[in-house]
Amino acid sequence: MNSNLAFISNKISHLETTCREHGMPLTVQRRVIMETLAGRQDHPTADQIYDAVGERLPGISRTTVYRVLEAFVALGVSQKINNPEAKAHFDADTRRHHHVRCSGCGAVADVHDERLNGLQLPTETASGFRLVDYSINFIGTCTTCSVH
Amino acid sequence: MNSNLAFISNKISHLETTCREHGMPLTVQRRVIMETLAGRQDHPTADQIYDAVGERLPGISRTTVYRVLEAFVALGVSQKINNPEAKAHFDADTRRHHHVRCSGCGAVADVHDERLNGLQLPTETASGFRLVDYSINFIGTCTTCSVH
DNA sequence: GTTAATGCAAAGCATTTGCACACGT
DNA sequence: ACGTGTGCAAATGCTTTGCATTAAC
Repeated sequence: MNSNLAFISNKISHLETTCREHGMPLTVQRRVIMETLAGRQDHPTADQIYDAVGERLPGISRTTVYRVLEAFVALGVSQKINNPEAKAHFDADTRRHHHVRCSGCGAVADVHDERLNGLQLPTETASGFRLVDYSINFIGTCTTCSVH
Repeated sequence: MNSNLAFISNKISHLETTCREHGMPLTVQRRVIMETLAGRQDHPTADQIYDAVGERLPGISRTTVYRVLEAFVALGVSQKINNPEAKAHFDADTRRHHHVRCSGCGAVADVHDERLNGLQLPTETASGFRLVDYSINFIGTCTTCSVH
């Protein structure tokens, strides 16, 4: 997938810039973790990233993976995605987009649809919250689960 | 809040029916946990429910709270809500509605707006998921956090 | 009386912390 | 060289499991 390669190298450049701006060294670990996360569309957990990164950096520590992912979120170059499970899932794509979760197996995929951008939305709630951004969580059925 | 009392007793009746249908005894613990969860709008974690329930049922076990909440989800009388944290949050309201999370302090509130129901939505994604339902996660600022 | 739920203790995952050493700039 | 990041080991937090006891129907 060419567009994905472009996305990855884009994220890496962005990471270089951001690290420099914050006086943070761009370590091998950070680079590989970003490449790994940006190369996936399945919104992995920290441990899944750890497993995947381990193939390229056998000595890496789980602690580092957790710390780097948190750092990415703090820097705004990645995000944690909303999910009902008791573990964090990460996404290198920080642009507004949406997700489906399969009610059968829990698999998650992105949802892209023109109509979901520029929705007519409230800017304030009854409880006084100011609304800044949004993303939509769909519940659905993946191809595998809709077969049986 | 009268409407809230109505909501709670409604949830309890629903729970009675559902338990009967499934041959499950309606224990004191289940009743109190449902009353507690239905009486809150802050989408508590299992431990927060445990703390609250402990005031009415001092001997209750944390295990029971976890098991009962999972049972409620399986029965469809409660749901886990999507959130970026590494712990489960619960909601007794299973009707379609939406949430804001304060980017400052993490507080969550419900969002009700006519325009958010009956949105023009895709029914299928590029990846082949069939979309069945949705809820919107807003990011915003709560009254406390917008002050400073 | 049956059947299923609860409580306890212990185990199992997910995540974080403290500290010595190594690395990026 | 300096300052921050990494790895390790241990601690903490959240959730689940096995088993004997208790409660709901």
